[in-house]
Amino acid sequence: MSGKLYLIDASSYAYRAFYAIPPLANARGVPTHATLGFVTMLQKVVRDEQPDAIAVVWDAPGAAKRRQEVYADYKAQREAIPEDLAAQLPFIRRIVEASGITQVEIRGEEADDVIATLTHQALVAGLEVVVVSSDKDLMQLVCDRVTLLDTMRDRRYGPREVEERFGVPPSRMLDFRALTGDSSDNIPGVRGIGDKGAAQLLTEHGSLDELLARSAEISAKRQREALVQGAESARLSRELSRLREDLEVPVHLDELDVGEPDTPTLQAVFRELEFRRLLEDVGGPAPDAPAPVEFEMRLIRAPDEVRSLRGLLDEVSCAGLACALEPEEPMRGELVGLSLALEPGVVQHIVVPDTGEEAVVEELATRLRDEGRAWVGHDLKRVAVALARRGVPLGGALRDVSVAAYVLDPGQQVQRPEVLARAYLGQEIPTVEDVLGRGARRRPSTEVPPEELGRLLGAQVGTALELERVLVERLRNTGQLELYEQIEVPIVSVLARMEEVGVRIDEARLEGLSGELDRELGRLEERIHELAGERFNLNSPKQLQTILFEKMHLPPTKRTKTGFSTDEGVLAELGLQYELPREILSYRRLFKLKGTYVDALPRLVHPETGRIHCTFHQTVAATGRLSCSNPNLQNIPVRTPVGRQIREAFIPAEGLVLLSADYSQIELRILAHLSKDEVLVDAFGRGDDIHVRTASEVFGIPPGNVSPQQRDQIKAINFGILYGSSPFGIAQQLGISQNEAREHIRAYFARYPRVRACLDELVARARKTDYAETLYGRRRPLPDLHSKNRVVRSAAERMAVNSVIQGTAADLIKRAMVDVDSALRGSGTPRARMILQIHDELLFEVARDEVEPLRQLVIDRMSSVADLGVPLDVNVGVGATWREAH
DNA sequence: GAGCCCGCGTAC
DNA sequence: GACGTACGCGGGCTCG
Repeated sequence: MSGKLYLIDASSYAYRAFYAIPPLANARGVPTHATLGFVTMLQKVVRDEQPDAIAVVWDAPGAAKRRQEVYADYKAQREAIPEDLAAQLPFIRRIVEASGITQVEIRGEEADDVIATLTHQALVAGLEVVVVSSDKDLMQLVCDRVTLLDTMRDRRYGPREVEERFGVPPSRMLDFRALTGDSSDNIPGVRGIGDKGAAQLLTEHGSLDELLARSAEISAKRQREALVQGAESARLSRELSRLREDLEVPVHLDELDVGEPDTPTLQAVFRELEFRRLLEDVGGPAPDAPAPVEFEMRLIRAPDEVRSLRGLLDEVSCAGLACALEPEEPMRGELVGLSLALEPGVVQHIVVPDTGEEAVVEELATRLRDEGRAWVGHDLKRVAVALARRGVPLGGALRDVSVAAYVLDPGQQVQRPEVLARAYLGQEIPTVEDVLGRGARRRPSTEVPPEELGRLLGAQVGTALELERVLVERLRNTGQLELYEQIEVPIVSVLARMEEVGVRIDEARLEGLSGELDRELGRLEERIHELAGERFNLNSPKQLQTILFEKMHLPPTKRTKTGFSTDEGVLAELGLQYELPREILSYRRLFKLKGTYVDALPRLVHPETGRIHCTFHQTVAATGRLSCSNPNLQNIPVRTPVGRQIREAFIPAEGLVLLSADYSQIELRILAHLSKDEVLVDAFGRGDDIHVRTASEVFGIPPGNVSPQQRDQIKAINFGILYGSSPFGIAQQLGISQNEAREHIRAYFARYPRVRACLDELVARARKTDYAETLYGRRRPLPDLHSKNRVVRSAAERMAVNSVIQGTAADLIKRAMVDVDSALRGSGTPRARMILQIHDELLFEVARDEVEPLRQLVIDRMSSVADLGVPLDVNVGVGATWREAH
């Protein structure tokens, strides 16, 4: 081999660039100057030096550890890497990678040692080496075929230059550092010996060892004493400074050629960082940054100014609305700011700490309650809950921009205001992170100057009106305006009411249950440790793997990415033969229930209402379903005995009862409707047990002769169809062979050919349009239907089927909720409240004497929500706990 | 210590 | 590879 290898000391270079170059950031506030400095250096090296090979070498996390084992204070004075520098490292790495340059990093090792090792290997291979660094620790590597290039100072060090600068040849640099130390690495050296003294001593006496051996003979008293005192420190410092040349390096020198650049990635990163010149260098067009938003803002700081808003509001039928809460949760937060936009770009921002909350609530109450005015904004449910909690329910339509965007594309991530403003208006608005900061540095909104908070909220409400207009136009074009206006908009208010009402739980009961579970878990734990013959962390799947499959040699059956699976299926199978997995299964179930529900729920009880207020999410599930968090009340256990005990802790307010209403088999009914399969339609029309009836049809036996096992098998297939299960999946679930499962499925479709045709049709239609579409026009884009990868494509096909069915069910219950809510608000059941939705179930809290009217009202509204050609049966239960009602 | 992913488990 | 949609827990890893 021949040529020059360039080794770039990346971590130290990034540090130097960060401090040497004045701070710079892109429009989003991402700091960029270290990145710019690094890339400029890299390009200069590549362009001017024409390296034959090059590697960028990084410190690895934990790299100082090895030396710290020798000397605990090594690098002890190093401050944490500045956040603004850390934020730039991923960009630097991406750019280096996209430039076709190899990056080297060895776990637990510092870059200096990696560079020394690579240098050593290169010399053996006959290469010349240029180390690009400004760290003088690397001077010890310099020799006739190794130079050090300091691009920051534009200096190059060969042996001669090293000797000129330090007074000793490179071969003595290690000894030199042993004497002088290094304050930046906290290497002590010898107290009282500086650069000059070290150079002089080493020149006169040769090596450090010789020097120390003859330190008594040194004539200068101060130096002599310093050396005698500091001999140990010098030896320690030498060991700390000595670079290792024998590391295992994961790359070979052959692989360090400069590769082809990945131009699209470089363009994307440079565009993001707004490096115009670099972007043009790689052939990208100059970034046309969206215009920063402009709006007029008036800060309202006096109570009587709030009153003046009333008149302004009276003149409009629609206004932008946003609020700042601290903390953010609407059931807990104080009102910090309220912004209104009465026309696009004109914002009134109320500084609530100045005006007082009462001014807002009292002066604006009638206008906020007014049913005749629409409000436009982002996450208006949050605003509505916050105001409702203060006794001012928001009347009128809540035309939520995030919701509109979700209807247009439910696959997108959370619909953030700044993303929508940029995408639909080409306007740049500040983000919450811009104004409040991110992560640990995020400030409470109470500590943000009102002007800044106004700028944040103002930009959101100032653009919201225009944004909604654009989105509505799109919804009109896709035929989804009715879905938005008739279902999604009204349900925002319904959900707000449900969140504000909340649900009561029996804390004492859960505490009692927690104690019982503790005792049972203790017993199980003892037994498990006894069976395993050692104590281990039962909650660690990893440790469990070791115990089961390595120590006890049980047969593993299933793999995960990281090892052998210990999931329920595996443990259940092993449990047929062994006690240990059975006990672990019991332990895990109980522990899970305790941690997720029994112990978690009481902590979430609101201090003022004494109830639990979850948050419903309207823009999360890709199919159109709602989701729920903090806590998730849509997955409260129901099947197991302990699960049922948890449901018994959900109770109504004093003097009321719970009423649960759920759709019976709504998804299979939708399948019946879509397929128009006569047998299915007939079964539902007669009110048959659908699984028994189907089993009777498939197995060709009278319904009375269908065994429970046969019913279970057909039930699994019925559900499997909704989810697109394969014979493998069905077999897995039923514990039968794949062949048996395949035969059941074959028999099923033989009896229900129109179901087969319907499923195929759903996929075909989605493939044609690139989206799945529900009965009410809800769409889910599925570009993967055209994937060349069979696995990806099949998954998209299952989604195509499931999204239509699950999504239509979501449409139906949302419609029902809107109908029921409006009926409740105008009816003879003043003491009835809808409190939860669990996909096909609605839970109400109601006075005893209103149970019957509510039952009638709910059944009536839910079952008449659509005419599907099959009845929409609704089961209602009433009780003193959720368990009784369900 | 915060933030993230993984494996797992709960619901419909 | 194999059953769709969610949320959340504890472990464990990474990064700072």
